Amino acid sequence: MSKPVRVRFAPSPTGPLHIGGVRTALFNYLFAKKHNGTFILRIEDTDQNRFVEGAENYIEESLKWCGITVDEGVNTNEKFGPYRQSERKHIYKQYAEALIANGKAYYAFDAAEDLDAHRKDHEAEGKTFIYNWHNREKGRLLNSLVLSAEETQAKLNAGDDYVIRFLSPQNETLHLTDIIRGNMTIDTNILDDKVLFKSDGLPTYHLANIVDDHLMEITHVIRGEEWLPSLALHYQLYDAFGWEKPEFAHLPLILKPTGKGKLSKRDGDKLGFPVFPLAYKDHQTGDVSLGYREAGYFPEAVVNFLAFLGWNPGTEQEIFSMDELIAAFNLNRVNKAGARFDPDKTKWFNHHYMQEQYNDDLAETFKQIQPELAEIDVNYVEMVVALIKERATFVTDFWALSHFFFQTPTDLDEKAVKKAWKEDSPEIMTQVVSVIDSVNDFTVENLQTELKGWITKNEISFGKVMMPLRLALVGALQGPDVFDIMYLIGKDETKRRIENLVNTLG
RNA sequence: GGCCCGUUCGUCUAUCGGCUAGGACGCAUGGUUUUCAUCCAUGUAAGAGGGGUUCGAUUCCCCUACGGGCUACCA
Repeated sequence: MSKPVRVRFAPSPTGPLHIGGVRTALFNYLFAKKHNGTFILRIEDTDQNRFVEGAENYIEESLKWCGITVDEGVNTNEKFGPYRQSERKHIYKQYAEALIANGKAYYAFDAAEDLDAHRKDHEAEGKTFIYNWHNREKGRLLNSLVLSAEETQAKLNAGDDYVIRFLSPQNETLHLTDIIRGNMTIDTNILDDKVLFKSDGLPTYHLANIVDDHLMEITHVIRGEEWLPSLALHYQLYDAFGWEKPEFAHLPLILKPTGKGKLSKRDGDKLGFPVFPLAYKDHQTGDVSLGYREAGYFPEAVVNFLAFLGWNPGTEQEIFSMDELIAAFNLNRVNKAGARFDPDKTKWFNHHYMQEQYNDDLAETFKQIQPELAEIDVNYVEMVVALIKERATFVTDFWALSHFFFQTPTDLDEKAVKKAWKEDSPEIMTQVVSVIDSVNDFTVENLQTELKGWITKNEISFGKVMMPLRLALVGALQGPDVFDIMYLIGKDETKRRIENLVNTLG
């Protein structure tokens, strides 16, 4: 019997979570639920300089909106808490020191400026500066490897700034395994001695991550491909502590729709589609970025298309609910190559999920975003929604598709006039008014029977009646069935609109 | 520059050595809708290049090219 699955999503609260992050969270969640496991949210706020107020809350709200529920996290089943790394500060140092004690790490006192200078010097010579065995013996670096024990202790006693670096071994070949990528080998000679513990008293990602994953009993680390180069270090850290490693899966990156590179936070505003789940206001600059929720996307659609970015079920089914995704999900079916983000496909998903929404919910939303609807009865709005939603991708499309149900059209589409309004139109339309007037029980069915009967009886072509009629009702040659429109706006308004058009066009 | 990962229609992808290379988005055409949209049908278009291995390679191996990531006291 294998251990219960425990996975974590561990974002850094440095700003809004972008959809790449949401996808990482989603894959972790799907994997956890698939295996009846636990999904943990851990906040990795060890970089004090990049901390952004409100980001953590944004992350929680985003996951909630997507339907990704957190089993353990800040204020939620804090079994292994705290879940904010800044609050776990006291934990890390002892682990870093334990590594020094067993010779796997060392103190380094080099000033940041000195290291920069070394890097520049190397660059000038066409070489790459790596802080590892290459440089240890040269005497240019200041660390407990080149200093005597007394000198080191003296510096520590004097309160000098120091970091703790991992001592990466020479001439070893590491064998790494990733669920998605298979086996890889790494030569340790090219690895640098990464900082594990910073001079500000906080651990770096590498240390905090391994310590917390171990302490929180994480069984599977599912994260973005940008972490793949760190995997060698992380392997060595687990070994240095003598801990059992979790399994690793590195997800392919999400790339820009066009151009080069991975999808970035700026692409959305530049290309006109959201890259954030929720709208986000940057309190520094005041800039507001578009969010999927505010742009009118349904969470089901966002989840569905994110799931298909880098994963597929191996069948031809493309529409998946969260539960279906959980049932079908498998890390072995995650792709290796980065996936270009396709805004068109996301719209297609949204159009699909639009059809599955309840009309009363849509009517509510429509009323909320459309000031013109404030006084309109919600039941009427619901009837309109029922007629137009199949043509809409977003609720924000509704008004353009339905304004004539609520307001008498004021603009006339010129091309439509040319096509629909002929010399005999005024006379025909005048007669149509009386036909409509004669329908007492004003239903769609009666209207159809009466009007079509009248057209047939008088041997008029349907186009000569229906086209100008539509023009009168809508102001253009578009929209739902004319009989539905007439029924909804009512007899009086229908007559008025036809008479108006006859007066206007003569 | 160094290291690592990748490479099938324009895009997302299927294919676990036998391929007339399948699906979806997009696009185009036709049908339905006496409108427009939806919807339906059809079409469009692909395994980077070069070497191997093999009876047979999109599939396995190598090289090249290209793409991506990392290369901070950031995550």
